[in-house]
Amino acid sequence: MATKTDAARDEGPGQGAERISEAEHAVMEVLWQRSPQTAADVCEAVCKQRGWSIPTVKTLLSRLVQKGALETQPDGRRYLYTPLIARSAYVGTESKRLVERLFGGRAAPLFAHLAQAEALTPDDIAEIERLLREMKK
Amino acid sequence: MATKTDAARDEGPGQGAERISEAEHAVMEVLWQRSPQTAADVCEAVCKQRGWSIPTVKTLLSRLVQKGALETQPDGRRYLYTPLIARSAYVGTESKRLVERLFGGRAAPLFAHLAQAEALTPDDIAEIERLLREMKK
DNA sequence: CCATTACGATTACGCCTGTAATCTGAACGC
DNA sequence: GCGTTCAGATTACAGGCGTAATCGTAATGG
Repeated sequence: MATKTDAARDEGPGQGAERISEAEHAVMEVLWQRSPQTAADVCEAVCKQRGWSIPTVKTLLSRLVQKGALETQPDGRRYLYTPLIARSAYVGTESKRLVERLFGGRAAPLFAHLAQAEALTPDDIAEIERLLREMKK
Repeated sequence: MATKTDAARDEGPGQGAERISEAEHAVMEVLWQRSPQTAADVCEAVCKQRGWSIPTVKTLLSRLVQKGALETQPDGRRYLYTPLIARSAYVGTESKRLVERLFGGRAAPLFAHLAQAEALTPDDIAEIERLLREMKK
């Protein structure tokens, strides 16, 4: 029985760790798409888009390693970086955090809000209906 | 001292302004629930819960005023604070930001994720079905 | 071998955030 | 009137974040 106040450095495999910032998240996305990759590879994928230079990417990579979100594997004189936390875990944590903060933990109000804000495309709606039907089974 | 701090950016009326932090958001919630209120009132509502002291609340209130999220109205020697941005606008902005960042702007994947993570209660599901039926009309 | 590269590591630095303490001035009790 | 009190305003300060330059060092091309 794990006391939930165990906030030390325990890295259970799979789920989120230290709280990933926005810039860091951009780096994670690249590695979730393909891994392992070198710092240069990652930069290739995001530097243009975000206006970053290589040192920035390296800093973010280091911080992510420190936070336990990435793992390094030496490859000659450089590292290959691989995610240690799954994208789905991250996404789940973040989604839950938002629902918690803004909608009292209830998902329906979120949905209502999206609907009302016309943030739902017909495709979204169709897909959601499909998912609902599937859940019913 | 001409360090060219960013120029003041003008605020259109109604929607989100300067980016409200987590602690600031807690303060906003209190004022969204009832307003106007004094700093002491707000503290009454959150200080215990968050372990804050009055100065903390005042700092947050000031920052929110600076950010254009609150408005003050003098009442004797103190202020009454009132939200300038609507909760729905804030919630909309934040929701959209998340959907954008994590789900490529598509709401269906968010829903799928919540469903899969069992973050949807039967009530949620019923409510969502109701909303869907309503949208169809 | 040696100069150049190509890496990661270390350091930098200003802004934002969380969390307050202190200052200043007006109102109130006496 | 005058000190106490209670507001807001000002200042503080550490840690995180965004963004990077610089340092130290190992591999590499001659």
